[in-house]
Amino acid sequence: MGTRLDIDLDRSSPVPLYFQVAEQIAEAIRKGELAPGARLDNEILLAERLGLSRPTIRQAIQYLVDKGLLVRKRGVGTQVVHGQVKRSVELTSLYDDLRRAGQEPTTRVISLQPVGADEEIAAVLGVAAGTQVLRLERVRYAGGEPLALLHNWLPAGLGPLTAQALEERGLYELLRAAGVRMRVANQRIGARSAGPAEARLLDERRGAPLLTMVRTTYDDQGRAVEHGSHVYRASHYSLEVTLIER
Amino acid sequence: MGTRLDIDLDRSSPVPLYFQVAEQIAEAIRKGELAPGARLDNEILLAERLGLSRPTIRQAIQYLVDKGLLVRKRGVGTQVVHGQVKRSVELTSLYDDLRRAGQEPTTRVISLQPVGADEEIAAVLGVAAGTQVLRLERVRYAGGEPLALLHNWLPAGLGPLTAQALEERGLYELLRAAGVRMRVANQRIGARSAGPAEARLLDERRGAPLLTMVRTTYDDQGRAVEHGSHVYRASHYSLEVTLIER
DNA sequence: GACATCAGAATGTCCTGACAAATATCGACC
DNA sequence: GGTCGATATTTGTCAGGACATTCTGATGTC
Repeated sequence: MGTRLDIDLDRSSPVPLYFQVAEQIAEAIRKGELAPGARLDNEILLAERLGLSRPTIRQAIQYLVDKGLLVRKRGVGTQVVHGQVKRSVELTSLYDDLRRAGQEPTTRVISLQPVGADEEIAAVLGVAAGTQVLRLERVRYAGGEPLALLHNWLPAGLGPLTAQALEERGLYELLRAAGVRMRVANQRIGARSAGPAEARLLDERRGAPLLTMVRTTYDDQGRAVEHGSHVYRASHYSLEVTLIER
Repeated sequence: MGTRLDIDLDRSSPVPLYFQVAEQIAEAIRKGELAPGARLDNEILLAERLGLSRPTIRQAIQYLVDKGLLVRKRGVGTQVVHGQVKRSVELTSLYDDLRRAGQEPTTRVISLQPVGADEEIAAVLGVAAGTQVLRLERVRYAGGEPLALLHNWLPAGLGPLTAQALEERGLYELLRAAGVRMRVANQRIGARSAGPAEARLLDERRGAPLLTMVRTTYDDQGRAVEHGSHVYRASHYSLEVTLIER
């Protein structure tokens, strides 16, 4: 037996019935009339009381489930969710994200070679200037279209990174396979216009807007394991994030 | 007429039929058999071809809509989405960030007025089209320089928002003071070139790269409390985030 | 070329109905 | 008190149906 709900339906309203039900349940939750953990009447009882069909009630409930306000369980019932759970943000790579999004990412390695670290790269990787680090330049394609130009610098010795492996798998996947435990990354997101060389590589016009991301990734010992500077075609790429209040 | 899909159904499988349909459509999208923008067969045709009911087909499609793979429009049809990728970071406001960074943020309110919500704004704010919402246009300065042009839409009645208050405090600060408990926001980050009007307001040249952020913020009851469309001078602004491995 | 109208296409909403599956409860038995 | 089977409860899945609403394209008129 759930908490008694007062729900008014206006069948002359353009607002769909399922939505009216959902909004009034949400309002009852907001006002505390439905406390966290409280059970709602079962679907059939709710439908009868409101003079609606069960699919309509289920649609209203599903809407609130999607919003994170309700949780349902077969044989048990529908319940008001206990408060929001705090989450940390997730460190992923473009390659992982593209695959998860159902786009076929492919990669062309432009160059992969050891170089002496200049002052800036040495600072972010935590090595002495002049130290040999690995410099990587790639173009990332999605659905056959160039999407991003990726420059990465990595300390030497992290694993056998070859051009072929990098064309078949994402960088982070290879690092993980080599035992690197990436834990945290700092990233700066910005925008600028494309220069001639990168415009050519990305099949864009000069001056086209590019979304830029510069990132330094650290392992579980706090050591920098990768520094990346990526540019994305703004016409083909945007970043969607979910922000959470701490 | 949509793209031809090959879908095999196994009615002896414990996997629900709607789920089998959804997974095979997702697979076709991932393999490129359904390209971004491709139209699916209409619901009734799909149902007939697969020997399923329309509600079952609709449930499969809704599942993929929720996953961000498909988009539907009444009278038009169902289409494969141009894919997006997601990452999570902390919810803050530009004003908060600038103050924390020691730059003196100031704000000029260009306009603040109630307007009838168009279809798009109504959809993101969860209100009926035509409902009065508050539309806000501001320029944000940092260190005396224009930095960002901010458009915001808010449901009516969230609190006494005046132009003067908005020039003295950040929007999120005012909303919090009014008792709005912002918890989650979805944000899309992109880039484009400046048009003439915004170039003028931002003291930029036409065509200069702008960092764009479109955000919808929800309170602890899952209600949309703000929709913002912001553009930032890329020459003066970048976003820094910390990413964490799960 | 602009505008209005209309028909067709497709999704959105709501309804009735039935059976399956997961979980909780209850009573019998040891 | 613990175990087990039966039963009740509730959601999950699927089917069929109808009407409403939105959008698009074609057509006609000016």
